[in-house]
Amino acid sequence: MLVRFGFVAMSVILENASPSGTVTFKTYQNLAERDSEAAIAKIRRVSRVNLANSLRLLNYCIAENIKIYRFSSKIFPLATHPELAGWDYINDLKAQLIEIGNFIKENKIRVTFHPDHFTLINSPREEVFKSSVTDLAHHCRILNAMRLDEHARLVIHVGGGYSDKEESLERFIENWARLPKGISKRITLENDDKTFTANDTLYLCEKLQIPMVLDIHHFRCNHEEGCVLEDLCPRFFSTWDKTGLPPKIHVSSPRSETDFRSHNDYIDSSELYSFIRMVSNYNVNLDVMVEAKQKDKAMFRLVRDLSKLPGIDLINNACIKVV
DNA sequence: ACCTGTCAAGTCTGG
DNA sequence: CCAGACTTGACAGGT
Repeated sequence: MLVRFGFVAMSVILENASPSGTVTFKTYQNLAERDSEAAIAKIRRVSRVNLANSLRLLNYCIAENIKIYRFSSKIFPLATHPELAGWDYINDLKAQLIEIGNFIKENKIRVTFHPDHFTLINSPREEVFKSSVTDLAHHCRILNAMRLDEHARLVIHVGGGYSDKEESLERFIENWARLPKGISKRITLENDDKTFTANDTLYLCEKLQIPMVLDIHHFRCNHEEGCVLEDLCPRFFSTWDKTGLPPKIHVSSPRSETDFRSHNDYIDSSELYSFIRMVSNYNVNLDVMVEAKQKDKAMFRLVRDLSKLPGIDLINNACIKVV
């Protein structure tokens, strides 16, 4: 079994390479009051830098044997803001997007986006659902412009509980049917740490044929009494059967006992180690997204720590083999 | 050079 | 019922 590792959006090692430069709405408005051209120009400039840095990060990934990467969702500042509806950011920066897409394809990098927690497919409020679709479409449009097929995915959560979990799960199913096919084919669903457990998420994934991203820290924070990971794994794996992609998990470690849900700087390898040992007889490969404050540095350390444990061979900086 | 408050977005909680 | 927490990196504006 091969286990590959990746990190989220930014590097703490590569300097001055943020892919998330921002222009706040307030800044935009202040500029636009005097000169609307200059305001758009600023957003365009920041977007260009964010794309250039994203490509730098991808180059760095390849230099370090990293094949898994999550893009920043903030590449295009204010892209989905109603005030900027007229800006065709995709066409504007097409050449850069194609260049990035080519690099990803040449180097077979598995890329994702993780639209943030304002994207809620199961919201009972129609305007929230609509803006969620806009946001999902925005992320898909970027991947389409990079000419990437549906191996490039979006990771989202089920959504809010709205004081009735069962009803909210069913509303997810209703609203799922309203998503354009071009969007739904890219989506993967992740269990969350407060409301929808891995079991809930699997219910939707199996019913709607959505690949599931298993977050093992979220599982620890939020699971049904008596529910063990071991029992869920075969179901989790089979959600990936038809995708041609290895199953994907997220790992993180709690900040502290009292602040359990927050991410720590680094990852404690022991939880992942037992998970890997547990699934090593399933004859699957695994892709692991490291979610830690120390980003790529935490990822390298985790791989190094794991490689010292029994039954683990180090392949390179970002890949181990379980024997 | 460094520190602090603020930022597009939604939901949940605690007062 | 409403204000603040949640979470996050980056920036604006202050010292």
